[in-house]
Amino acid sequence: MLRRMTQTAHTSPSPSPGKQMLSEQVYAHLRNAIMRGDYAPGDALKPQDLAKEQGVSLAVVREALVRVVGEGLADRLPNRGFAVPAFSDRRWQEIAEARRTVEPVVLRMSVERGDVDWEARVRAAHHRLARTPAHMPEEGEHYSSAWSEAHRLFHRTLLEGCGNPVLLETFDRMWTASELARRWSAHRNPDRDAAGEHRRLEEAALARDADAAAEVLTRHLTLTAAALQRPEGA
Amino acid sequence: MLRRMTQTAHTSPSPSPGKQMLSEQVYAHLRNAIMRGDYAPGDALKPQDLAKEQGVSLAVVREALVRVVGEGLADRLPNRGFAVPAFSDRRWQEIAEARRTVEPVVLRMSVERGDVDWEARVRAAHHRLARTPAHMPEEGEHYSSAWSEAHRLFHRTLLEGCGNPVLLETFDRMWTASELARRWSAHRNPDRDAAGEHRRLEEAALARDADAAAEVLTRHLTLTAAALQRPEGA
DNA sequence: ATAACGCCAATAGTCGATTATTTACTTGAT
DNA sequence: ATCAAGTAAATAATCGACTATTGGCGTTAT
Repeated sequence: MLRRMTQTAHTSPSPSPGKQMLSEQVYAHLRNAIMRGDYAPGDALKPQDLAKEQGVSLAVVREALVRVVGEGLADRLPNRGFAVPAFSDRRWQEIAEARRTVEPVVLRMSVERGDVDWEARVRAAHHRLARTPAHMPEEGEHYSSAWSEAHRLFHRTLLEGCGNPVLLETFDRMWTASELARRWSAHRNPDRDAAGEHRRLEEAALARDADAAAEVLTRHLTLTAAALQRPEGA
Repeated sequence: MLRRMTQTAHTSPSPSPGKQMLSEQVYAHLRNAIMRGDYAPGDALKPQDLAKEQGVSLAVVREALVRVVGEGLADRLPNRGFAVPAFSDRRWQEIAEARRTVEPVVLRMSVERGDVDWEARVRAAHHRLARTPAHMPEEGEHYSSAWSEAHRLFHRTLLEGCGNPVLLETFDRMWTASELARRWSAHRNPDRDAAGEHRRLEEAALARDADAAAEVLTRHLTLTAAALQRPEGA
């Protein structure tokens, strides 16, 4: 009998439901829910309820919550549990400024170092972004999740030429914070020509014009920040 | 019966053992232990043992470990537990490069924006750094913890003028990673005039010479990276 | 009406057991 | 003897119930 199946024998031909750790799944679920805007800012994230909803124990939920807090996607109030963070306009501007400060520099590095594979990926990412509809009728006033992901991937790919995982991780964190904040202060600006900006970004990058690329990105980020800023003060 | 002790009555004459959350203490302890180099890179961080050592339950230890992993101070291998990360030379260089990329830009911003209070804090931080001995006979070949902290605070204070918490948080993360990596690849370079570099940094900052400050910082970081890089390749 | 008292709900932390993997180790066939 | 299937011990992950604290809130005397 040659039943050689020292490892994954799994009668699982279908979507292996239990592959990774449970906490991982719960974490991912929670993360998505928050990013998707399922909760209102300030909402309490009760371990009890979440555990029941997901059919897992408290320990698992707590682990997921702790990770989420570490990522800045939730606040933790000592002895008062977890909650969805309430982003202020000020907070949003800080994040936007941080992006304006860091991303152009990384983009410059990326344009100078990126290889042919990188160029190809940039083209691919831009193509996908350009072909993805930004809004879906069913998804309310927000951007479609498909477009959001394509958008993120385009921006990330642009920077990936830098080849430095630490910088990319920094980008990831800022992007996440940025998207979360955007969710709650989104005043859509119709005058915005996002597609055009992205196209110019791709062009400058592929033309290996680091200065132009950085310049365009800075403007892009500035416009984004301005568009989302509350019309005026008090 | 007037047992009024709505709040901290504490018969605690001694070091109030329980003030904040337990997990917080355990987290801090673990963090320090790793940063201090109590464990060798690659060492397993067994929840069981840690729980026993600290006299707390598994749940608390796990929470602390998860947070530590989130900060990059430990690795998590699925089903194989937690472990102290083993930094490679490559990893170290990536961190160093990220710092060279981000910090000078932030410093420039800081120098342009910092107010008088910031100037005062920079002076104070530099003074403390300059007066703190870098090495303590008892603390082996490593820098004294007092100096390390003064060093961190000096660099951080320099950047605090930017007034952007997001950027400062980025600095914090990179600094932490940097220090951890340094711990394991530290070849002390005797030729290094760290004190002088710090002095020039302070001077440029207080002179409000953003270009010079950024320049000096870049050189400072480059030298640090070079000093810690393994002498040569294979 | 104000302030202290005390109840209530929810979170933080503790225990001990159960399941699932990993890793180490033993044993059997070639 | 060598390699590998097979078994056993070890550890991680998860669970569910229980205890201890904490902050909020309503109630009651002054």
